[in-house]
Amino acid sequence: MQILPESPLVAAPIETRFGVFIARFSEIGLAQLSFPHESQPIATCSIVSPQIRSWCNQTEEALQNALQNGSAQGFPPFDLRRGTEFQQRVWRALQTIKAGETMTYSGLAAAIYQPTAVRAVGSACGANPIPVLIPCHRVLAANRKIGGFSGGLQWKELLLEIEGQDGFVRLI
DNA sequence: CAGGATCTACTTG
DNA sequence: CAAGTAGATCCTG
Repeated sequence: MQILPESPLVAAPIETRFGVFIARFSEIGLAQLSFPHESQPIATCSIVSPQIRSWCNQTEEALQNALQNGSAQGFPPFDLRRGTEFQQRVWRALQTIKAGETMTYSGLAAAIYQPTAVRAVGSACGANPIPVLIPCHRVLAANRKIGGFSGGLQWKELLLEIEGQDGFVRLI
């Protein structure tokens, strides 16, 4: 079930103490956030609407805070149209997990009233287009193991550590 | 149709 | 305990 207008996105680099993240905006909000990558792509367009500039500032502010103490606030609107209905439900549920708290894949499945779709929930987490701000890193496996992370487990560990959750057991 | 960021129950060192 | 196995489950491309 895709509902995609497929509009072009405006990319903006965001410098943090952990590297340069890249945020991409559509006409209705932040659509994607990627972790620092080796390659330093991006043809930066300096002429963007004040609307996007504003969202960009909010994103930067929120990201900086998230990476500093885990307390992020003042988010720009999110454009999650890329996701299927199922994925959007999961991503919405993710946003209810507060910083410093933690959840399990099965708990999340139960939260969206599909207690048996545990595995599918894991996949949906992996498809989260806005990591960090949509806290998929706060989801651990039921056995107190860390589970996986598409951006690389190091990031998940780092984020959890920043939020004071370091009691989990590493999986591998 | 195969393949995941899972889970539970069970069996073995 | 830790580690490995089997089967159940269900969204995706």
